[in-house]
Amino acid sequence: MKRFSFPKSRRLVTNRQFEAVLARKLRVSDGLLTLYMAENDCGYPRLGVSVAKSCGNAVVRNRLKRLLRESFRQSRDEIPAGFDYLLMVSQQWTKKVEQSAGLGKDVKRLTYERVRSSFLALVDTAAKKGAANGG
RNA sequence: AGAGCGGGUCGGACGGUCGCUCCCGCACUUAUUUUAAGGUGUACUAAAGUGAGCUAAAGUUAAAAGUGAGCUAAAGUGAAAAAAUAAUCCACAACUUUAGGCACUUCAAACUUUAGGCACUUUAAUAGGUGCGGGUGAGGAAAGUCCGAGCAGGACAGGGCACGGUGGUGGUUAACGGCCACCCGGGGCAACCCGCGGGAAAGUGCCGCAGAAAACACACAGCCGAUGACCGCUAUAUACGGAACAGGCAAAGGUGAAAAGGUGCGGUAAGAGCGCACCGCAAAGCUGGUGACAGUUUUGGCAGGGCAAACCCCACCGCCUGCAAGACCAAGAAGCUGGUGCCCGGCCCGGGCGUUACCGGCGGGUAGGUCGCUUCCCGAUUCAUCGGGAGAGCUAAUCGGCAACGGUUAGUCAAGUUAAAUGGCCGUCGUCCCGUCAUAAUCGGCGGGAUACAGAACUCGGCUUAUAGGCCCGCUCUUUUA
Repeated sequence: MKRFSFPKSRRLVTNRQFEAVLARKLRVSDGLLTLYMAENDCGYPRLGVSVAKSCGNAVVRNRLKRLLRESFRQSRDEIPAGFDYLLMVSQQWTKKVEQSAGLGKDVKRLTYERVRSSFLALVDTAAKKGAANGG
């Protein structure tokens, strides 16, 4: 298995998988992203992405999803395996952007590095929180 | 050169690196398939048969000749085998044959065949995974889902009414509410643009505010008051004057989108198509045009408000639901109730299905996968292939047509996802704008900014809307130069 590949088996595909992650209720968020985590039996991490219609039109949503996927793909070595991750754009960010200016422009300025650092920080706090709850 | 009109077209490019979708090839790997075939094994099963030893009898002892008794059963031949006469068949020596008995010993041991089962295995097919290599991947609007088709289901998709849509004329097309050409009305000096552009003389309905009045004009304010009546003066009056009772009028005023054609002259008590001229209108005729319509002549003093995007009338068109259509597989479920006819669901005709199974309603359950689906079909095969046919497919050229469009020829086949691929990062360049440096000016150098609208979801033909910045073609007007 190559290091950065991201085949279909590494994604959450069915509705049940999504519901399972949500049911675990391990949720953290910052001003940009919202992350749900749940343990799985696969031995490798899996990702689901959910971007609501309120984030913008189809082009904007596609760009957001690609950024989220990309940050997961290139962070595989830095996050704990054996978890399902469900990434969303947080409502805070959507509201803030709507008020300030045009949504499209802000999405365009939103860089990959910003998303990735936010994602890693969230994973860190979520893992701690999960450990505290579990043990 | 400036201002403008119409149409077409592009909608960033290249490289590096890490990924994604689908397809093809190779390798490895996992699983499934025995209603894909073969092989091996098997004390797995079933059926059928053989079967040693034993007993008895007969026969032969090189072949030939010959013999085949007895008991029982079967087959063949034949009319008959309770006819072994002929023919046929079979057996006959380190024994053979035939027949029989038995269940003593061995004994579901051994062998053969058939059928099935199981296991292993080879090949094959299918599916998944991994790796390597190769190919492939958003738009002019993919959007809105507004029209028109294909396709699918409703048994068939038929007729009428209802309902809905369209609405100048003629073409074009698979079809259209699209497109083209023309007509009419309006706008612009012009290129050109705009128009839901049938019928208000079939009927019904509505017409706010303003205004006297919004539709049998029944006239607010007003004008006249010739004629008749009244009053005054006078002479008793038909003369003169007054008032405005009867009566006449619709010109001027104001309201409005709209108030019984417009302008001028005549005419009158005042007025009026009352008369005349020109314009407008209507009817009839003639000419031109496929037609919408246009031109023209004659006649009529003049029809009669607006709204049909109110109902309606006329002509033409239209069954309904939509790929979440629909088909198959898997999984799952709990029934209850109503009807005897039910269905084509707005209704009728007409038709179809069924006769104890169907159908309707409520409730419950599943909501995963494959196909549809991305050019399709057929054949060949050396397998990223080749050939043929079909497609309202796409792109050129050419011919016909004012054009939309059509014919012919050649080339070409171009994403196929489904929590939804077509991307992330970096570099170089392009285009436009701003600042600055330099220059007579342009070109140019440096720095900064911008690079739109927008993401396929069954497929086509249109329409509409969004769009940074370009490029090309044709045309109009004004100015200057030649």
